Amino acid sequence: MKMLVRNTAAFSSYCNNIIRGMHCLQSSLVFFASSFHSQASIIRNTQTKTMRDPPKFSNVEDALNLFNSMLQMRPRPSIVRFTQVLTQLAKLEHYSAAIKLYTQMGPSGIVPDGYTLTVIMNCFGHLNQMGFSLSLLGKLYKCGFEPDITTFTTLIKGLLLENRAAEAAELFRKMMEEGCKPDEVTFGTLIKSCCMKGNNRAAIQLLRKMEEYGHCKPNVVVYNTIIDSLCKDTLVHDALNLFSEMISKDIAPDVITYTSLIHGVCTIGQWKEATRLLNEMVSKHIFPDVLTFSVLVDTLCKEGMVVEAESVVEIMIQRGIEPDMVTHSSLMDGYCLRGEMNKAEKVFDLMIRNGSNVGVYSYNILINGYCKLKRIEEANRVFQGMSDKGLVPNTITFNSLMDGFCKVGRIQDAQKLFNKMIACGQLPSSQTYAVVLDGLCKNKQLTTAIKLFREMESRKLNLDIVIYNILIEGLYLGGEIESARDLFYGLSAKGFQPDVQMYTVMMKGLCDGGLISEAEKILREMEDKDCPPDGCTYNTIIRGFLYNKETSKAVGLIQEMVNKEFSADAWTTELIVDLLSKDELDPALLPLIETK
DNA sequence: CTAGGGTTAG
Repeated sequence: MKMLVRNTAAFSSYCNNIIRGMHCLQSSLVFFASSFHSQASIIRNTQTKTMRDPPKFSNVEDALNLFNSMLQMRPRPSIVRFTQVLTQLAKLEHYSAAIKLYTQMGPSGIVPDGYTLTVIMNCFGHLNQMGFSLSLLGKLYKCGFEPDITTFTTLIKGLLLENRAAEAAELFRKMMEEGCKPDEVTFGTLIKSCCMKGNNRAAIQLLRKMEEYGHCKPNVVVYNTIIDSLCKDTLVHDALNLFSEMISKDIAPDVITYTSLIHGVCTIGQWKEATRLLNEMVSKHIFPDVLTFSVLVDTLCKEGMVVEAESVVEIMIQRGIEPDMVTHSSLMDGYCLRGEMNKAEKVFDLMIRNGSNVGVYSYNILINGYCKLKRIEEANRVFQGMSDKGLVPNTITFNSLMDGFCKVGRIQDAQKLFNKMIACGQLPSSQTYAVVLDGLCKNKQLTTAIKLFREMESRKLNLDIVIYNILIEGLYLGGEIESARDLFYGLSAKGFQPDVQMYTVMMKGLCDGGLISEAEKILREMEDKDCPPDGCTYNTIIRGFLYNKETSKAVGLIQEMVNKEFSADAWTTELIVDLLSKDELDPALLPLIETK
């Protein structure tokens, strides 16, 4: 018992350290609030010079109105003005609207130039409609223009976005043939594409290529792209190395570099490092902006520190940085995670009252919040509210809601939603199938689950390892040990390599079925297959052995687990303490389960 | 006047 108390004490001290670290991060934010007040005036100064610049608008309607009034003007404004409107629309990501206006230009007698065509190619690219984009290249030639490096880069980006790497390479070759040399942006585009595919190595290789190529040098954007990608893959250490590298090469980091790094260190819980980076950026007169602050708000919220997050929002307002939809959505999610749905709703109402964009994202957070609390009726109410607002629920909306219905055992309602989702034209993702399959398995509808699985197989859907994990767990749950084993052993023939989770599910199932030696065999197989067991695996198999009275084997594994610096979780510890109290276990075991 | 980098939900 004493050990348990000590465990708890160690855990609590660990938590306190985290919270202290977070407070440290937050208090240095309070410090920023009082020390830097110059930024708002800087922003205002940069905005005054733009009299002849393209008119700015923040919504499609304004753009359409402006465009139409330009059509009425006599004489007509130059093509440059029209292109500027299209550019703005593209920047606001209203690609379809830009394309629509473009199609109105011809009939109105406005002749697009090479710039116009490039903007529209970019729009088609973002909409994954490269067919149209490439046909505009034909039109560009026909009109007597020459594609330049921007045109080529735009097209290459679009092709890569559609995973048409071979054609992108072909175009690159053609570009070189025509004497167009890739520049920083071209490299940046290629590097970004590598990062999006999760290939950081290739991205870094391209960075090195860029250095030896000599025509252009790596700049802050390419470094930012790779640093951010590394951070997202929690390779924060590598990211920080690249960061040092760019500084040693006199490439000045900017607010984006720091935001990525701060996000990276926050996701691995290094609050002190986050604080250090924040201090460092401010000392270089690089000030956190709305995205940086949103990262901090989100981090605090995910740690359950919503009150502190609220005060960060106060700080940003004081500094003249308006929290946006993302900031507020993070806050809402923070309240949801704590089950404080009233407060989440309050933020939501505030957003609506302030007239800020309340989007599908915000609704999804609220729906997910209610679903996780199994308050499915309220989730449904929010869901209904979406269509009243004219918002179209997306795949994530449906997945959350279906999962919610499954979790309260209303599998039929989940299936109805699945049909509705298809009817609404929303494509089910692999996660959608995972939700439904899991719901069926957990609700003891194994036959239907298997039917769905067969359907997925026959429809040649991309079955990922997660689906197999769910089904194997479901088969064990339904007592179909043989089928679970068959499925598992047949996986490699299907080209799947089991992951840690699947091995763990297998061991749990085998132990539950009393197949101890097979579970042990699979544990050893993990090492050979280069998929080493994690803490969860050890805890699972140790509990399995203990339940099966395989005490000596369990003890051996506890020793092995501790040697690998994993520790017993609460459940395993409880079981061990229970067995000790019944004198079914050697007390010599105790020091092993004590956390360091 | 055209192209590239950072934040939120399942």
